[in-house]
Amino acid sequence: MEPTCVDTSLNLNIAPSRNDTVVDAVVADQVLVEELERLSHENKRLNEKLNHMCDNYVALQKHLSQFSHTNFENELVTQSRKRKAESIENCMNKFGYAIAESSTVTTDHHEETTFKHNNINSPKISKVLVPTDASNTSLYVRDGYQWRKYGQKVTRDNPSPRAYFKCSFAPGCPVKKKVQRSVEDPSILVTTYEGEHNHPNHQAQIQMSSSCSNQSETTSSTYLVPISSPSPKNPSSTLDLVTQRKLIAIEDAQKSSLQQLLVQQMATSLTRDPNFATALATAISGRILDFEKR
DNA sequence: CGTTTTTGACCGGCGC
DNA sequence: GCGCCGGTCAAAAACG
Repeated sequence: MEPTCVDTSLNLNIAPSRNDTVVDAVVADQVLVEELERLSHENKRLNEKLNHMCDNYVALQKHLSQFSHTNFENELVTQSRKRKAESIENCMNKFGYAIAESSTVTTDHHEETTFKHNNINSPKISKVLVPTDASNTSLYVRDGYQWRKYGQKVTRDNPSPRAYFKCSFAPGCPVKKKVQRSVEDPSILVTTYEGEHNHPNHQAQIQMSSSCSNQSETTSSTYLVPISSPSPKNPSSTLDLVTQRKLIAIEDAQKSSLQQLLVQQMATSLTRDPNFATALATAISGRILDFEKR
């Protein structure tokens, strides 16, 4: 990104005068110009550094999302195996162990290859934990999209019902979501999204445009973390929640840095726009004239 | 009256 | 082949 440089050529090169104070002013002006140029170079250098860091950050973010996706895919792959070993798992859970979940936060080369194999032509699946009031029995999660409920089932591994939703915002949108209260922490709604929307998030866009600083509501509906502290009885759950919190922290950092980049870009484009400069100059001169008239 | 929700029925995959 | 289970369908009910 280009640095936002302020034009220092303010037509201050007043013709040499016999008056010494004018000469002093010109010298001081030159010193100031030099200082500004130095700062401008420093700004440019820092911007380059920042860009480099941003690039690295984006690359890391990519790796992280791929890593998370890998873990979740593996969880799905092992579901059939989980059923088979369910009796053992139930037994283990009584003693505070979790088999399948613990495997979701570890990875090795075998798992990566499994993911690559299973990822071919598979729809995009993401899992989101949404904190709600445990006493609230509704399975509705506000995420900016419009959903139509088409089914509800009580599954074997969880006494609370699972609700099935289809995206009804756009006709033909293939995205589905499943919402079910977590068996470990009833205050958390586990939302599973399948597929990708073929339309923008209208509600989120409205919220974005109305307020850039108040992101919590918009983003929280997309990737929320549970507010309640994880149960010490479930180490696997603790690990999951910690991972989720880390993801949120990274995402927030990304958003704030993105915002800064956007602001910088806007400032750059505005200062480069001759029309804007003219309009600004006109406005300022108008103000000055108004002030002088009083 | 159109849209959304509810809920029982149905279907297909999987394990035995 | 049978039963179990998760996912989906579709008719009826509810809602605005």
